[in-house]
Amino acid sequence: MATLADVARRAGVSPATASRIISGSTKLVTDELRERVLRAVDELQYVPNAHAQFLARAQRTAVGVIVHDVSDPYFAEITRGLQQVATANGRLVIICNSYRDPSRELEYVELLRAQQVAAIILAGSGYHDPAFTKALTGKLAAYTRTGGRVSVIGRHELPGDAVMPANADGGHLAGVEVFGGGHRKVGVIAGPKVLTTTTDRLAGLRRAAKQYGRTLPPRRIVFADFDRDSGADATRRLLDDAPDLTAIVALNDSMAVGTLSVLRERGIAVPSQMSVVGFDDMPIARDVTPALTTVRLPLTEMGARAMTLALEDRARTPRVEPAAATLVHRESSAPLAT
Amino acid sequence: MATLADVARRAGVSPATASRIISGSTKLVTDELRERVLRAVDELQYVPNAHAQFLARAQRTAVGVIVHDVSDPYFAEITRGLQQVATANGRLVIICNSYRDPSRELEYVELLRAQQVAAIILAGSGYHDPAFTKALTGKLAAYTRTGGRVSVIGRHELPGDAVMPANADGGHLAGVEVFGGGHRKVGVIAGPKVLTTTTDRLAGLRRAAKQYGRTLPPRRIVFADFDRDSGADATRRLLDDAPDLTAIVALNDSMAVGTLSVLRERGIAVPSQMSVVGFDDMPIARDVTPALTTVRLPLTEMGARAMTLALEDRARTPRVEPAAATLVHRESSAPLAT
DNA sequence: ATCCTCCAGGAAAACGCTTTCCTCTGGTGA
DNA sequence: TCACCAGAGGAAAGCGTTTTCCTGGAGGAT
Repeated sequence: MATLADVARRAGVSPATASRIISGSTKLVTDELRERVLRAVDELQYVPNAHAQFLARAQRTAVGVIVHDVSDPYFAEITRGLQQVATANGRLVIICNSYRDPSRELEYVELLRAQQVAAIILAGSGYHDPAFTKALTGKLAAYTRTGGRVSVIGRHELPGDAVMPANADGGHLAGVEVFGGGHRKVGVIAGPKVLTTTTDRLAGLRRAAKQYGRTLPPRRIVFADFDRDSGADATRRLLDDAPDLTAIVALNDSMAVGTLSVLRERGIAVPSQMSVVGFDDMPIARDVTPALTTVRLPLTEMGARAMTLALEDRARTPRVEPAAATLVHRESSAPLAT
Repeated sequence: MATLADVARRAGVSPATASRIISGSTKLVTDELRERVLRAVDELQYVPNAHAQFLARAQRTAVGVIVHDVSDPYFAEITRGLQQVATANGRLVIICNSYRDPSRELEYVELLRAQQVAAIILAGSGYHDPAFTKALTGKLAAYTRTGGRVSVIGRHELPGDAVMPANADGGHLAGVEVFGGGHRKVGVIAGPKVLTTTTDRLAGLRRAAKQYGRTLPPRRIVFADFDRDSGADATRRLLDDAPDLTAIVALNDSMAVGTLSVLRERGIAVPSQMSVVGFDDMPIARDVTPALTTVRLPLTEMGARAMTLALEDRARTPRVEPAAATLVHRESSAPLAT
């Protein structure tokens, strides 16, 4: 690998001059030397060592992002928003997938600190796990203390600037759609119990039930892993235990898709025999049949706002920006036929 | 930010000793010093500067991957395979999205070289663009010359080790499905003309047509961007120009989904009035209605094999590993009713 | 002709770590 | 008692850049 010294030698100049020409310093250099150096760069196919550059400059320009899984459309959308703002500000983004493993999340905070990123953004659900939360908060505090910026998306357990999706309100909207439509026996396909996203959405759903004089008994709630196949399994269990349901709310769209596939396989018509409501409004929602009624979150915008918060100067007090949920009515849900 | 020197000072040892304890050298150190250093690390919340470590060690452990867009399921699957093998070998993976912009691809090769990665993997379609191909080949050659490893997925324009999806064979399989089913008027939703993936798949399709004594006239081929919405637009144009079609082959599943949505919107029944065949077998394929008949590529495995090639020692001659295509028959296609 | 100013270019320190090589101590064997 | 050896710990030399500070020469002003 050619180094700056090689280039300088070949061009017959000092490394200092070569560096100035290559990385565009403000210092003036004669055209003749400039040309000699650029020729040497070209001939040697020289590319500066990024790590050495990093060490020598005192900059701190990259931004780290920790998500559960980028290939999940939910996070893909958020990431798109994050990237847009980052790129507009000339920042490089390092993306880390925790695959919903808290310990891996802890490791990635260390890794990003080691990479000297200017900011760390955590996206995705929080965990009901005081020990872990404490450990994570500690690591983030240490980072913040040395000038690092932190912002989070949808994780109210953590301190710092935050963008908060209205998960409870969204749950309420889904609840209004089914209970308001006259459904009494409503099943729920929930996400993992330890995630705050699950409990928040569930809370909103419960509020709607109460408002319509209904309840959400435990036997009509099954917990799955927020993905299609576990959603399908959960749906089978739910239908076996409570065959008299007339509506199912899945707490994300992936699981709702699994629900639809099970209903199709059992010959249960949607929405005439069973209403189905999802959550997130992922792109697939409009392509399944029947198209999915779902609660929409402005994912891309949430990502953009979280990045903006992270790049702005630190405010005196942590800022919290809400992100509203809206119901997108499609064909998978209908009022209860009387 | 605390440095190694800070830790050493606080523990009352030399930086050398601190380094040995922290990064687990083989050299022996007394328990007492070890404990003092670890305590200091904890108190200062010290994390080693990764760039400095990189510079000091002569290692070369990270691997770079350039894809069109990770949030596209096609690349998400490939990336999963790449990651599996990389993680199993203790390698960090840096992922770069070119968003199908050749110049960005060039930039990323430089970036990855600057990051001193041990290998660069390019995944996705090649371009019919001699000038660009030459530039890219040149950059990769410079990298290879300094000990870098390169492997590609589905890019026969580039030299080096490669995993080659059977795009032409896959196109042929799709063709056999429709022409072999008796269809005569077959429309094609193709990808961008400049991509070799498009031309390869199209070539296979043509071969099948010829084999069954049919042709694929230009007016029955429309070009789109390999995404759902452009696929839908293309389908509308195709149907308007050639209303007598009985089958449509889309050269990837995203576009096939767009095709299905247009057919639904126009009240054309699938497969009784129109057969639809996709390509790639993305997860959505089984969740649309009717479930999509499609050509399957072993994406995850392709990723895993490309990473394996990249991590193995360089062979004397470039190795090319084929990846076979198979037809997955579902409900969106049927023989022509006579 | 002399002095000063200005500026292009180079020497060298610094960034934060790893690792080689060296020193010094304490223990062992004759 | 002396010589030797082993092993723990430290000094210092890098790794490849950037950047500060300095040098020397050209040109202008007096």
